[in-house]
Amino acid sequence: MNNKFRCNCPITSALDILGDKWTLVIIKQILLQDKKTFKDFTNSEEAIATNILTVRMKNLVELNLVSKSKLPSNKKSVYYHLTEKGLSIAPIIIELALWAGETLKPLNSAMVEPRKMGLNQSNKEEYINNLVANYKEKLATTMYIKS
Amino acid sequence: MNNKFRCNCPITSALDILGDKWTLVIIKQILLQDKKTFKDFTNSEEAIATNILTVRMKNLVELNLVSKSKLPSNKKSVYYHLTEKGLSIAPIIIELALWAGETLKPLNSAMVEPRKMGLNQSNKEEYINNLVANYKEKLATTMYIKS
DNA sequence: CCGGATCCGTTTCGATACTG
DNA sequence: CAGTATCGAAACGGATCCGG
Repeated sequence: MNNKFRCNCPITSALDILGDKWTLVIIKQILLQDKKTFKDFTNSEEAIATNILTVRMKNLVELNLVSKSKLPSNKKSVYYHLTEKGLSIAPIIIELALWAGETLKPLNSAMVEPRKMGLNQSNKEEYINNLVANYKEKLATTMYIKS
Repeated sequence: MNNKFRCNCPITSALDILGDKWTLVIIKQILLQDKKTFKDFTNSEEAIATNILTVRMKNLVELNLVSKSKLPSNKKSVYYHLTEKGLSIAPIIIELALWAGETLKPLNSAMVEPRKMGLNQSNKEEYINNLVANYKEKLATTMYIKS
């Protein structure tokens, strides 16, 4: 485990992990858009290239933010899901959503727009708690084969 | 103004602006570490290269997240400071700090470690409010020449 | 088909030397 | 001190191929 952190600042180190073009987009897709399989991600509106996705997923699994499993119903697909550690990124995603909602107003025509999600400054704590609880609930009631 | 956003998802668009290796590090340095001048940033522990810094700062100024001024006391230095819009990124920075504090514990030996900052989950709202208020106060009492 | 690997051209990054 | 210029290194990304 070589240290690939720029320096010993925690925020900077967090950005060494999360601060690239795709990592947080992938986590957003899992958390808010119900994406699960390799194909879900490559077919998303962001259209991540397969080679990039492979590398990012590998990193996320190594960091224990995402875990890989298989669904018994569909043995050909891989089921990517967030770990507890991955779920702890939810507040960052929500703050990004709120910031975009306030600052990038002109382009708020999308599905994951805060208002359409029922998200705003005053309910964000509760929103995050529900989001995480719902995700855990969904995971707990999903049959999958750990790999 | 060409649209350089990947898609119409606000979160993804936010990441098109903030989701690179340096942008949020720079904002962190201004907000939490009192960095102001070109030299402050290149001399930081992150040691950003001068060419990269130039491009990032240009973007941040164009996006109106950062503003460039000069200090009358030191006319050779450029004084970079956050705009109102730039200050609205504070909650994202704080969530990154908290996430790193919890998830990257092994390397929490740095200055900007949440505990040393007196930051924790239960006081984060207040912490952000104080941080922003203090920054504004400092800016309001600083003599500088708008450019 | 699905998940992923490989290939390869293009873009971006980044260390350093240099300039006004 | 605040940037530019240069140039090699790394990352991105489209197309295509491959194994199960």
